[in-house]
Amino acid sequence: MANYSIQHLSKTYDVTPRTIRFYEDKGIISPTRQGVTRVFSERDKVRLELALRGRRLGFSVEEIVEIIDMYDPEQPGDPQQLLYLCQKIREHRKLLINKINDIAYTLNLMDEVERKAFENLASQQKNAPSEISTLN
Amino acid sequence: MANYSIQHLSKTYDVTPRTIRFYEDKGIISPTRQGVTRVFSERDKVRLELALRGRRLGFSVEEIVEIIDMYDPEQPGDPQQLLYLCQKIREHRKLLINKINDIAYTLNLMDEVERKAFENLASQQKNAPSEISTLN
DNA sequence: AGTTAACTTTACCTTAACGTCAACTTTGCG
DNA sequence: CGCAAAGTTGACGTTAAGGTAAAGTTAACT
Repeated sequence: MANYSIQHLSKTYDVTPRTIRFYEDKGIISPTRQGVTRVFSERDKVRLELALRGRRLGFSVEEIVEIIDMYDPEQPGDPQQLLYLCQKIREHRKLLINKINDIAYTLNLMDEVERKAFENLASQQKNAPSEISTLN
Repeated sequence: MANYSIQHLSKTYDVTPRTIRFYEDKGIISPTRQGVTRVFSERDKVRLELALRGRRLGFSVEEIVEIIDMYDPEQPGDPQQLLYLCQKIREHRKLLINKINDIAYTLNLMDEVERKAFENLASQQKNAPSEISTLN
């Protein structure tokens, strides 16, 4: 089982050690210690990845903790818990799909703005074939 | 041209008046005044929508301001500016596409977790056909 | 005219998510 | 051994994004 140093993870994911320690404090990762130095397991690495993904999507650390804990391989077999899990998944899925819609909308807007800019440029190109584009 | 009150916008988009005033302070919207009371134009409304979309996607107000100002219909015809605009659009598009990837990854993970949960439930259903599911 | 409700400004408060700094240990190495 | 580099804890600082409370103004009703 591969182990990782704080520096390694820090560089790999381009975050500061402080952020990693902060996430440990919040319970997202739980590195073991060699003496006093943190040692990160594969599981820690995966959970850090998940956390950063959540961060990029605009979730708070609190939400991230909830989500990650749910998706942990060590699920409790309790049917009550499993149903709750499925419920939560449906909620989160909705949130994510809403985000996709927001993104789609924004991408369309971008395309439109870009197209207009090109049109604008093209028409200007016509009117000023030389470098001198200012009339009068 | 329709005008809107702060209350109307507040209720329509489910944000507090404070947030709307805050966004005005940041230059996202610029309502006119009737006496001292804010009056919001269609343009303000659209820009507020854009801002909230950006917020849902995890952008900071600073980033939102930059983005919204770019997409404003009143583009400067200056070719220099237009090229800069297209450059910026490409950057933002990349960001958004990265977010889509993050979402896709997460949705896949969710599907997998859900599937496992169902399997888990199904197997338990087999072992305990009656309400008494605890053995011994 | 009086008062109630909505709106305003000003100003300070709060919370999340780290940054930064100081004061240690610990560890590798020349 | 000596010391520099990397790691640690603890504590306080900072910034963004609003919340909240006080004190005043305006509009609308009765």
